[in-house]
Amino acid sequence: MPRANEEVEALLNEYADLLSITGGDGFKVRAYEKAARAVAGHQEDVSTLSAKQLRAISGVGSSIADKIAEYFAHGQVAVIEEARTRIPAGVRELTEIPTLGPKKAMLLYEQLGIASIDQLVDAIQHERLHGLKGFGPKTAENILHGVDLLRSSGGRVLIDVAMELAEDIVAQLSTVDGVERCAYAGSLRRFRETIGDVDILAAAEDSGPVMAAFRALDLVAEVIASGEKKTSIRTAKGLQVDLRVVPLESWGAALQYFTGSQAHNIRTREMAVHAKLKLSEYGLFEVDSGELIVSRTEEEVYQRLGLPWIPPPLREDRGEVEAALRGELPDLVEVTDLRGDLHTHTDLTDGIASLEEMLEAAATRGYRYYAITDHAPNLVMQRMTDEKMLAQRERVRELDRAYRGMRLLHGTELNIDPDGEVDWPPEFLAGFDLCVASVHSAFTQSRADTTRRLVRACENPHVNILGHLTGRQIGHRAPIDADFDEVFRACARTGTALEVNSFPDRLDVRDEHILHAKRYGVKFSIDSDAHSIRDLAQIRYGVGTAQRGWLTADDVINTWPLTRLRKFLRKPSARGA
DNA sequence: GCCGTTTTCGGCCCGACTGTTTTCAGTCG
Repeated sequence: MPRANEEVEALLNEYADLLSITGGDGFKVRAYEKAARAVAGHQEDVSTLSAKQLRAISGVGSSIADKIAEYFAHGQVAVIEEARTRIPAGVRELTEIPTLGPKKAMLLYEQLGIASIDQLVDAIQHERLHGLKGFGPKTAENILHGVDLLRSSGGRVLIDVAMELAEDIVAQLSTVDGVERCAYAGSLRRFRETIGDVDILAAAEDSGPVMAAFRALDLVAEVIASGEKKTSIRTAKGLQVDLRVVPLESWGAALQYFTGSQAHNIRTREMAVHAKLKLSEYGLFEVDSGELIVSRTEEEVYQRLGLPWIPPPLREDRGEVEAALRGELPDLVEVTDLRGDLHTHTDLTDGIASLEEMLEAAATRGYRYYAITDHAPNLVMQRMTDEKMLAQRERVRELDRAYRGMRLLHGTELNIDPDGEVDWPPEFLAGFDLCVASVHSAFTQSRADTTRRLVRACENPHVNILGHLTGRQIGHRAPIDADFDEVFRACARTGTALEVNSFPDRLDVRDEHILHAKRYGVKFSIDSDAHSIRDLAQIRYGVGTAQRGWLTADDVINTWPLTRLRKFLRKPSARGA
């Protein structure tokens, strides 16, 4: 997303928070939140748009358009500055505490002058909340607990952690008597890169036994809430898991509802309202008669709203409803479309499995081709040499004759140095079937230098794929700063594919970059970057990320037949050389 | 504050659970 759009998104969300804290009209609050989402999802840089062009964005009217224009003209917005002076930043911070929302935060500030989490904790410990309306002993306890959670975890976990937990829970609950269906939903089903809590849905006539089984799971550290229809628990690692139980007749509507996103659900429910229907997790109902229309499958629910079934990774209110109405939903790439993996390692460098072991595991996955791409010598710690690389190539050629049905490609993962140069001279690079090139150091260069560095790598006639473009490690290392539009244009111009790296702490490039790059005509390679046999299976997270970026099989070079792939790997700039 | 094959005014998605309540507000998703 353009940086300006990100700034405006944050500004509008902040103002929405400030309005809700001051008790402003809830619909007005939602209008600002909706506008924030609309700006974030808008492809053009909003700082370059006139007020009239801004108003053309759905959800942005004249008032918000004027505020955005004011922001870019003066660096601030008067009414937002004014709201900031009335509500200290610490009061907004209070609403980050679970169970403490805008109303309670404002009451604490008005009655007791509390304007930070520290002050709130201090007030509770000194029993200064006594007699404050709505703050009984249980509320105080919940707030302290919420502060602990906030300080310890920050909340979200990587997708593989959540996925393994969810699959374990679904497997266990599926065996409970009376459970007719069980599945995970929520952001996990949409393949978001990090997960705040896990949503599990079960279908059963009597919810009692499955709720009891859920509370009794070994992984439960704390039961947060438990009722007839919904139970929430927290695991020892601090991850919240919600279980909802519905009758089987409601399965489709419930799955649609609990998959979200919230913004997508608002869109679908609005469509229902316009059709004189009411959509809830229990089904699609006729408003006048209250009669149930459909709810058994998601397909039925969407169909009755006049839509085709929308794949979960698209359900972010990023234009999927409009595309569905036009009949232009993309036919998303699937794991089964992949014919091979183009970025993998062995124990010749930092992998932990041998070449033979990795190939055996790859063949089991049914791949038609497979590339070995160990590190090149400039990552000195990997101790690569020309001789070792050539010996590996010879071994790969031998094994290639032995494997029926899976062709082996010999490649390497080059290191893009701060100037955009890579490890070997052109003559040596020409001997590889393909080259991935990635940034492994100097992550804090200036934006201009980084951009030049990446464009230069694209222009190298032997570089076929840019590996983990931004270098980010979720929760640990920030992405490099570059003019990515410039890089995407260079990728498209030079025939360099952009990697979707499937490692759960990378997922690099991410969904928003994919959406942008695709518009420039960039092609992608979904790779495992496997360093072990187990890592090969992580490719499903890369595929999920690619789906969130609206990619079809045709956008992804490792779904192509080998002949088409080989043609792509011979870059225009290398032909005839 | 936004928006319009019902509308330029009057709507705006819907339900579960908790805590502090004598019937419901606040929070969450």
